Amino acid sequence: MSTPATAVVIGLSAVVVAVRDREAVALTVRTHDPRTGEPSSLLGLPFGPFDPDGHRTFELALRAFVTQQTRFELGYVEQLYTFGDRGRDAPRADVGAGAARVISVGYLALTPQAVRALGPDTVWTPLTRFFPWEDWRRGRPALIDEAIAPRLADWASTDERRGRMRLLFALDGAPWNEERVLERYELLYEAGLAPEAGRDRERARGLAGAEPRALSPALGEPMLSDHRRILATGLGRLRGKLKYRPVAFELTPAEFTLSQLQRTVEAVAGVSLHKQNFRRGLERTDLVEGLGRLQPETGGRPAELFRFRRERLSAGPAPGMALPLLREV
Amino acid sequence: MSTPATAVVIGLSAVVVAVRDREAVALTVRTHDPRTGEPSSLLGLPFGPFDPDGHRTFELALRAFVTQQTRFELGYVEQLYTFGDRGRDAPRADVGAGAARVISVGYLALTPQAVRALGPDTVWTPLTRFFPWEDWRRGRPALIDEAIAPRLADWASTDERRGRMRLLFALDGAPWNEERVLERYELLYEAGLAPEAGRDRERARGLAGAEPRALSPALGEPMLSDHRRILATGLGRLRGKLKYRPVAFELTPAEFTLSQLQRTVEAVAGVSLHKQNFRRGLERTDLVEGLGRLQPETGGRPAELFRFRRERLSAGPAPGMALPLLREV
DNA sequence: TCAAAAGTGTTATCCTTACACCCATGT
DNA sequence: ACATGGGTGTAAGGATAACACTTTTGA
Repeated sequence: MSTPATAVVIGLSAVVVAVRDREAVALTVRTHDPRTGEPSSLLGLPFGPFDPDGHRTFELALRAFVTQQTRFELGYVEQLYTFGDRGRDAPRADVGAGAARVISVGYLALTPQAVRALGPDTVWTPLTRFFPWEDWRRGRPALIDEAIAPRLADWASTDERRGRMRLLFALDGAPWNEERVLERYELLYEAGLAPEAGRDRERARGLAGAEPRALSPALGEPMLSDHRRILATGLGRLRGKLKYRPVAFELTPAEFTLSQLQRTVEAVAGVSLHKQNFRRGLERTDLVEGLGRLQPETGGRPAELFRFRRERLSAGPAPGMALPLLREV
Repeated sequence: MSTPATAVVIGLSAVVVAVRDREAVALTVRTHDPRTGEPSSLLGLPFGPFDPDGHRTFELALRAFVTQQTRFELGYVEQLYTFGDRGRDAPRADVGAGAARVISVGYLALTPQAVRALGPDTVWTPLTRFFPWEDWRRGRPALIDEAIAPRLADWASTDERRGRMRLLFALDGAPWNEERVLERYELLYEAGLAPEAGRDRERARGLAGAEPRALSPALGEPMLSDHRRILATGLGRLRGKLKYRPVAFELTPAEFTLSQLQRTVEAVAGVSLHKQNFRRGLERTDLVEGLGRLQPETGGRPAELFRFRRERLSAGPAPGMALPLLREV
């Protein structure tokens, strides 16, 4: 019998997104140190190993263990990306005879209801805690000019780096592109401004499983393993997809007002939209149907209730939302 | 020592696309039966196992073994999807002590030059051989109404199935959507019209490694393992990406005429485009620069040579091509 | 001189963006 | 009555889609 050198373990991670109040939140899990049993300070994504004997497909496996881990049933699910870089993965797990390399397959899941029975240690966490520079709804975040730009200054030693930095963080006049969440996170990681980078470096030097050192003040809360990277991938994908597929309706209840829908889209996209142009765009798509009933609880004039014409999904390739930006204040 | 039940093996597959003459072609490998050494009648994609000890990232691994297997160096590369369904994968490989489940990570690669030194058993194959219904440049393929529609007739026993069939294959008046390559292939697979489906079923019944039975006449040439599925994923992704990222230039030489560029886009998208509107769209993007020099070898009036302004990639999020359809003939 | 391919003008229509204004309810 | 959010009209500018036509070469 030959000795299999290093085994491969496939880890499945889920970015489960909902909108609560006016915030995009993700399902997160508080972890416990496997040695001491102490709760870790780091949050992680719902995560589980793929069992090549038991699981017929990745998606079924993912649904099963997210439900088991968080008592939460997934609705819309799509595969994001498979991460395999050495040094960015979870610490090598011990499996059977020896160490294993962990490959993570990330999934994006959407749900209209953030509030449901959750398992212990499962919490909804606002995405702004992990990516505070991604919310432009109340204008340009001060963090960018006050913390990010200055601390990137000495990393930005070449034209190429200065160019990327300018473009991704909308410095001196460059336009903000809300979709490039992953690239922004990766730039910060590369520049050493994500605590995960220091941790990964230390692990590479042999300090097994070191927790991230606090850089003061951290640019966004770090997560376990490569989960913040997967989360960034998910948010970026979702922001992009909003524009060309009707995924926003996976985040809203069955009946909603147009303002509610707009606020949901704004929470995810992290930008403010022009009310009337948003509505005109919606109308053009013919994705939505007025119900003739009103919702009185608005604080002002009652709003008409609408529903998503889900039947149109089977009737052709349905488009997404127009994102008519509101002029910067 | 615990007995690891079934091991996991990661396979990397590459969809390497180029345009030659006026046809989209993919790099394929002629395989030999591992038992008899006989050449198989089936083509496969360049494919190799991922080595968790040797390979730092998937992409590096992919580049390495494609070069080694085909003597071909990849340029543009992106990850497509990770396939893990049981029953659709390669037959369980024998690895070390026992059987292993094969997970395939598919990649898309683009190259401007189809003609280069290739390894033995490596050939460029036109995509229309695998997907003859995907080329609408000379109008609606007769195959659809003459072979596909009638042979789907008794599979289409429900409204849902009839609807999908109508939509995906543009039956009675539905518009053709060139991007949905994978869904079309999967529909044919589901309906049993892809020889791979019969093979997978037989394997499930225990007839190990059976080759696909000839259904007369086959709807597109089958491929090894799940490679036609990966190829369909790649072509669909590429057709979509053409429209919002400047990937067409990864398929053209450094200098090209606008007609050459248009023919390249047409070959990939499988549709004919309106010349002037295509050019106007290009002009708007500012992605291309006239060189003032002419190419005399056109068979008619000489055409101006252009180049892709690649520097614009670092200067912002560059758009793709407009695909102004030529009215159906 | 004619075929073949390159390259241009022009229009109706639709979509986007940007303005400013009115409506219905609760306090 | 007034604050709060819901909901509408209109017009300029740009993009698209559909016309048909001129130009320059090689055979």
